[in-house]
Amino acid sequence: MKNVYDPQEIEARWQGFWEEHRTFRAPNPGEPDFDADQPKYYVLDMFPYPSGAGLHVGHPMGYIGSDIVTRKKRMEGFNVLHPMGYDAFGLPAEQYAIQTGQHPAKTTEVNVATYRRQLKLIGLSYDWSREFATSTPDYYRWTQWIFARLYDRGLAYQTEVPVWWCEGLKTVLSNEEVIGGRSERGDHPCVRRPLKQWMLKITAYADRLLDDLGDVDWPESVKTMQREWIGRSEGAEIEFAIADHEGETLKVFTTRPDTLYGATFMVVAPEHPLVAALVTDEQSKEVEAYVQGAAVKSDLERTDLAKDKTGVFLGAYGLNPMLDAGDPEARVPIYVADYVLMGYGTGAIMAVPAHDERDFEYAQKFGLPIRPVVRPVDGDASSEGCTSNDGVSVNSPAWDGMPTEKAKPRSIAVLEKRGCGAGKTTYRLRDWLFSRQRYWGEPFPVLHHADGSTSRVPDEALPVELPEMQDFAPPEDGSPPLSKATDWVNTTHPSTDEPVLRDTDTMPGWAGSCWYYLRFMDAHNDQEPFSHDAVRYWQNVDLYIGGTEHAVLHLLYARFWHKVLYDEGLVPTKEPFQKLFNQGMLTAYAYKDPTGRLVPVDEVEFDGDTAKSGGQELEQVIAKMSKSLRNVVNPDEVCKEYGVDTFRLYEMFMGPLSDSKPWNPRDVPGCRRFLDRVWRIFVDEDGTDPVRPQFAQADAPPSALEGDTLEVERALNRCLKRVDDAFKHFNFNTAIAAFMSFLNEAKPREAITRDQAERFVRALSPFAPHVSEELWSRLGHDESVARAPWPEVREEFLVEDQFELVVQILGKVRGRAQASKEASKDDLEEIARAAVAEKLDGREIVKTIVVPGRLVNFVVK
RNA sequence: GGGGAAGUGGCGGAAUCGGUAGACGCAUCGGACUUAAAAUCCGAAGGGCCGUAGGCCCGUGGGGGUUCGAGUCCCCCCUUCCCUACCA
Repeated sequence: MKNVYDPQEIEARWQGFWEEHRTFRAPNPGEPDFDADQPKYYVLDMFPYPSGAGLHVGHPMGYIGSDIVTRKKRMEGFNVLHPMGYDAFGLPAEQYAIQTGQHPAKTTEVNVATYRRQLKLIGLSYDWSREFATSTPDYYRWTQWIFARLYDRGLAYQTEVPVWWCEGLKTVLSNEEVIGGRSERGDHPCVRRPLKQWMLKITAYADRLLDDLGDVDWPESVKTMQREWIGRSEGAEIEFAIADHEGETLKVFTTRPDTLYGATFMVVAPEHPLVAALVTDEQSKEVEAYVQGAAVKSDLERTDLAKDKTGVFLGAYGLNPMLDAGDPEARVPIYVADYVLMGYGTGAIMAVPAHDERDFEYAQKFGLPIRPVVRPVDGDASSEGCTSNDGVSVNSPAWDGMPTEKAKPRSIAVLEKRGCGAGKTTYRLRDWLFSRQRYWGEPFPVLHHADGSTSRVPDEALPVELPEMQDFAPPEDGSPPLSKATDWVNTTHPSTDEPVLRDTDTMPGWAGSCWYYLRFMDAHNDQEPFSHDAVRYWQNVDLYIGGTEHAVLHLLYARFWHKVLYDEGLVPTKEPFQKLFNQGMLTAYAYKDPTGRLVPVDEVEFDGDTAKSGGQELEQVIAKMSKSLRNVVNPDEVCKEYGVDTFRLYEMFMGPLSDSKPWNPRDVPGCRRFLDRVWRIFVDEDGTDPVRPQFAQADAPPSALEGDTLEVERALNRCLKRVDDAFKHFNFNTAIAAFMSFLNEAKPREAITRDQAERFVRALSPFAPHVSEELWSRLGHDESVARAPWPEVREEFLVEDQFELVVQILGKVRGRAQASKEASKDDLEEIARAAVAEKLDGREIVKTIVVPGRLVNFVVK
């Protein structure tokens, strides 16, 4: 038997073993080896988009963390579902395909193979039998099927909407994919255009998406982001009549109906339908130019930091419904300005410059009157400046003297009575723009009839497969690539044989990830998306691990679909992801020369601790891994040089899973040294026995432990306790530190018994599974350590009878003494006094604080 | 502008409750082994001061406060990172 620690050999062999024995397969209800008494636990990683670059060391951080949890849960007797797949539809594959002429199905396949190889290399204990990619017809058939459910419920509709059109990508993008007027992917400029698009009515679920956040165990920061994204705000809609336009009214939304008397002008968005009707001849030229400008050129400026308010007077006047039409104060000018957005509320506002910062700015710039109608609780209304704080209403006859929280409902009641307004809740959340004019996505299972009506493809005719196309580049006119597949587009209705046209849009990249966690429960079902039995057993995801970048979009979309499926009676739970954990970002070191230039890592020379380049000393800073800095680390190389187990340990040893932290290549060997030491404790590298003789025989029962072996037992239990604790907060760095400490403490090595060694290996196995399997097997076990029981902490060995008593004078440590855990407060004080006797000499003790088991503090004069 | 997270040695980080700051690891230095080196093993080490044993002072971004005692709690400020951006 080869006795030198050889990670390459051990790791390849055990990965082969796991594959051969299907060690990590999770049986489903109905399968022969399914045990209904075993509790379930579902640990899910946010599955990757398989890019051409493969994994870098940042990606597997969360995967390793979840794998450790998974492996421990398995050892604790849970039936653990831990699958992996690929989010394989999307823009980058298609862009790459267009550039290289390769079909995206082909490049996706190649990329998936790379990801699979790398994921397997890391020894992640997925149930690979459940693996799938969202771009295969077997999967997207059911994505289309779920879309059909949304369609049937009226939650999917087509409408002409002004959408972000990206000329560079030749597609529409959702609001979320456009940042500052440029595409998130590729950074191309975008413009707004009216186009017919598929929308999903996520707004119908706004309240439930908001309220049910109370039921999930998620980081507060993510919940907050979702709440703000949904952005529920309560207020009122108020109708303003328009002077000289009989019958025409302008409806506004406000959260401060109590400030209605302070409205001194109104503003409508440039896209507001009434702009054309209200503008006077005199103003028409200027208004037209402004509206044009807002639509075309100002995409950047409108969202830009340039908060300088612009706008144009329409020439028309609104009439404040609370004032007599003849009152000159009732007549308020109406402006068109781009700080009001068509997509929110009614696209029109009443402007109350005394109590709204934005209106105040506008009023200042255009010299409009400012009329305060709220005074601070303890002061007078100031005629200058602006405050949006609550206070007490003034100059508001119908609710004068009322505090803001009372004035709001009161004003709504008054408006309702007069028939010119009503309470109203609006949301920042918009309906979800769900179509893309692209090739590489799920086709919509929808047929267009000659009379302009639509129907959906019957369920039994799914999937609607993507047609094979050679040229899938978007046509110049902006029509979808699928429109070029004329044989595919022109078809007949499966039931009626009527000639119909297929819908030529495809679904956005988010679609496939909306329900993949459900498909994993029953990944190869060809009758339904997932069986009732499977989802009844697996329920939902117990632990979902991924990065914060999905805090809003993916998690909100998936929750939305889940709730629709809940309403369909297809899932038993209201929420898909019970506990969410965000791993931190992996950064890297970068080096700055004295001029502040970042120096690529391969140009840096290390002289001990100081980094240099061309004789200049460099400053070490933390930066993202990037190609340009050449500081991207590939897991393949790390695994090759040090071994997979070392790689896994280092990824976890860097710090808490939730923290962002820098990869330091110089720290990696420390983890390898630890594994070398573990190996040598078990195995005599110069010998030929599988393990050292002391581990080859059975031990005395733990109750008979004494001497050094007893000390080892204590150290082991301290270690196991700290390892258990690490799972509470996912700070596995402390677990690994505990293993290292145990090694430092367990001396002499000969005192370690076989039983202790076995428990150590079992505890180590989720972290360093390959070397643990090898040692476990060398200890004489035929079965994988993956199913061995998790070692329990034996509390009786955590109890220490002695401790080091700290003696303080005025809160500063002035001495130490050994004391018994049993000692009374008086005893401890006595011991402490003796320990610092000469320092207390001549000083008067005013007070003594005794903390049993810890310290004594003398307060002296 | 708004929201969130964080700031501890040369570096990554540790410190359930307010109770020995710096565990564990890296880098560094010293010793053992070796012809030598590597590897390994043992040991030192926050900073400053007092010739030493030992002791004293300072020290968790800065400044105040509460407390016998603060990395931890409260107030003010600074810095970094992430998210968000006229949502009426």
